[in-house]
Amino acid sequence: MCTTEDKIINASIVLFSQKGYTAVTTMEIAKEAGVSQMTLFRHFESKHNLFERSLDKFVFSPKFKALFESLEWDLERDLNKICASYQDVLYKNRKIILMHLKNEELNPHFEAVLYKFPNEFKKLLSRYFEEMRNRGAIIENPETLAVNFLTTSFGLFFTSLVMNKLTFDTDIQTCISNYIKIFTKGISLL
Amino acid sequence: MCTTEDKIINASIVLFSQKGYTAVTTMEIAKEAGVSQMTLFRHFESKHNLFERSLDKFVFSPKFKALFESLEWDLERDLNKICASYQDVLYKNRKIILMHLKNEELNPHFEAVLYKFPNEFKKLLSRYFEEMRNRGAIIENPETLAVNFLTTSFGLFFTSLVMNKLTFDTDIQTCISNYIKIFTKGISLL
DNA sequence: TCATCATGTTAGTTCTTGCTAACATCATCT
DNA sequence: AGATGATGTTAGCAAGAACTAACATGATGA
Repeated sequence: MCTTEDKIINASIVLFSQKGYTAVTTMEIAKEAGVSQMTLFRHFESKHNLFERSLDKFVFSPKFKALFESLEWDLERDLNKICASYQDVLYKNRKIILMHLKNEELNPHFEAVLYKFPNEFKKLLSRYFEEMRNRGAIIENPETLAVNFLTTSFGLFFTSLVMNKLTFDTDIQTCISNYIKIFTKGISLL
Repeated sequence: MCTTEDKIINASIVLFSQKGYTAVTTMEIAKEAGVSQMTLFRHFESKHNLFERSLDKFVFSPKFKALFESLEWDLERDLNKICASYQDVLYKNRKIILMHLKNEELNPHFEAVLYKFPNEFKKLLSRYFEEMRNRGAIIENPETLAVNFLTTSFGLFFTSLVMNKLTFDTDIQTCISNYIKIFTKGISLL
């Protein structure tokens, strides 16, 4: 948190993701950012412009390359790494994701950006499973496995993010490692 | 679609779930319902009242009893049934769920209603897994398994609901049955 | 010291929207 | 036919929110 613009953008992300675009006023954002409303309008000409610039600014990309290189062709260990990396991106982008969910109709062009990651992860994972199949470690269809794995990861993430009132006492980390254990066993040849 | 009130409530659910409470105007709802704005206010005194009555009206409960009685202690078959039932409730309540997601701050009391189902499902599933463990079919912790299973089911549901722009060509039904196959194998004693 | 620049303050304009009042229309029931 | 009740129409009020203009303040740097 540094420049005035950053303060405003941070505040807007927090509020937009909490309440949605229309429900938030520029006055609220200014107050949250600790500046005057006038300053907000001087930096971003309009509320909508602020919204768009907030979206543009805060998108974190996964470190695909590092992830790729760290794989060791041990199913459970690799899946743990991949999942951790995916959870990491999702978590870092959680506010943006919520913001997007609550304001879908306002930024159709933004979907492409947001959905780039799952799609890239899917490609990566498919290739990984395919190679594992070639090595004789598994038999199932690589693409199906990839979609399954990513969807589950997303389910775990989203559940822990939004449904915090559920009386699920198991925490997400435990859930994830359990899931991977089961998944690994479920797809391995014995 | 029958009485005037129903028409209005239906329209409000559609719009609230699409755009969120604040972004929808009473005029829009009236138009969508095919009535005049005045009629809307005559039936529901305020926009917020309409919102609350919409929430109250459209909550579908799962048929727990029928589900319970249909179980046959065959892991894969039972899980398919349980998952199908869960997906069914989720799907029937999809608009309400979206509506809730986009308007969290407006109806805190409603969370309890929405989260009743996952919690009941979890109890049911935990008991089921416990019994299966007693029968020697599995060894893992029943509660953990239940949470895993439900979270995944929710992930599959939500992905297919919201992320329809993902280039995941595998459809949800295939995903679900694949997942259950893997899950069953993953937790079974061999 | 003085000019510059970012910010705050205040007042105000305009548009939207929730909501009401008053009257008109029209179908139904007695 | 006439009363009743549900709905439509039109006009309008009150509040809020986006956004602007004009001026004040206060820090920074030449």
